[in-house]
Amino acid sequence: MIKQNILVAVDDVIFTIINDKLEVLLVKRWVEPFKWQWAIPGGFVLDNESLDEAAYRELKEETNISDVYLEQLYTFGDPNRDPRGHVVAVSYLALTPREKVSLKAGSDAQEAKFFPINKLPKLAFDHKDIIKLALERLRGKLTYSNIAKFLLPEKFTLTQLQKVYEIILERELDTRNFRKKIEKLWIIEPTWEKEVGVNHRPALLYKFKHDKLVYLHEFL
Amino acid sequence: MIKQNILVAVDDVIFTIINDKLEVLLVKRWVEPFKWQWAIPGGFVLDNESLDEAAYRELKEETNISDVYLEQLYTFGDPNRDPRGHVVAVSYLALTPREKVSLKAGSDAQEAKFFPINKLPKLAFDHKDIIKLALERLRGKLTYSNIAKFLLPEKFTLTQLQKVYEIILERELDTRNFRKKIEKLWIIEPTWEKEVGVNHRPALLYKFKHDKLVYLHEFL
DNA sequence: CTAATAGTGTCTCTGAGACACTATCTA
DNA sequence: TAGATAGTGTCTCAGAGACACTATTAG
Repeated sequence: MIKQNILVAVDDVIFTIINDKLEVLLVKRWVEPFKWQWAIPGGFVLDNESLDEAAYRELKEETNISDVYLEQLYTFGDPNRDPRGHVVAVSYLALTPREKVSLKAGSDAQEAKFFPINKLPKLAFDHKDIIKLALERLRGKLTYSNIAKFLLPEKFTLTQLQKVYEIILERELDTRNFRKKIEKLWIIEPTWEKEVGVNHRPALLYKFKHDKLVYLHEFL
Repeated sequence: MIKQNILVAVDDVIFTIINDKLEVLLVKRWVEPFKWQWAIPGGFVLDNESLDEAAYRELKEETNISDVYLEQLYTFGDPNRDPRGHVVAVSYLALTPREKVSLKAGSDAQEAKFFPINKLPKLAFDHKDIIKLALERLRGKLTYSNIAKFLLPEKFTLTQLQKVYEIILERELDTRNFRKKIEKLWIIEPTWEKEVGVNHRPALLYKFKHDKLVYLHEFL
């Protein structure tokens, strides 16, 4: 076998929606390089784990998570992207509803925080590019898959669903047209339960029909 | 720095159109594992080259190529995909027009051959999955980008262009509707030259307006 | 009954797809 | 002039988007 001087890492772009904003999880680095700068969570792949497993492990090291969607994004392999040497980084997009994620109180007191995607601090490595790519992927899939599912609680109102689309696409949508379209796509169904504890007409709660990611043209 | 027992390789799915069929380049392996089986071209990344460079280098080792489109596809990292050990493979999609590719007479007499994608032999590793993925990517991009450019010569007729779409999508298209659509997309322009040497009405030759890949919604 | 949000239908315009004939060139 | 392929227009139908009012609940 040949000898190679390259390391393999994974990096996770973890998105969630908090207070009507799309936010991404960043951790403050406490080792060189880029010490004290913010970065997306990540780390080296273990010898006998798959890339998906590594991405999931890194995610759990930063957050207590009960449910998450993970998808490989792109692999960055420029020999100069890490000053320590040649590190190939396999990036992942992770989505989770706000309710199902909480940050770990790190034993090493590592700081981790969600930042709105339009108020990011200076980032280590090429992590700014990675987040940009993740956002583009998410925007793209929003229109031809049920990916919004992974940012919402099990049961949700149509208004909540529409809001997810508006936040990510960064434009307002017409309520009537939005509902017509969603209905035809046939990806959600009513639970016949109603919202409780609101001081106005309560909305019907819906849920997604499919647990995993599905592409919409399979339905049409 | 940590110590890792993982190697990084690149694999190229090289598509071209030959005799109205989409074909992929395969090489016969002459070393273990999978000795004497067909595989897509690939190899280990060098310490100081980027992944794109490695993909391009592997491609040139098999073919004399004057022009090629290269795009990263997906990274496969299951620890068991290679019996020799943990090899992370970054796969690439490569497209080239038939005229611009010729196979090298390998000094080590390595056999390399184009196979129609629906008549593939048994393949080494997970290369069947990689080719499947490459084909899906190509099909997808066909409808929302000018990717067909990279399978055609500089100047081409509308019939040739339509044929590329029909071959890859595996269905016949209506000539009038196809032309209306292409015209509106505004991605090709007539050269005002005509086809020569045909025994029927010669067609106008067109060329793509853009040299690199462009996505269509940027135009609408 | 007021405040607040849920929920719904119609019209217009544009794009997709079905479909058949005339034009131009070579031999 | 025969053979072969290039090149073109219309109609219908479906989906997208603009747009405003009524329904239901809590307090």
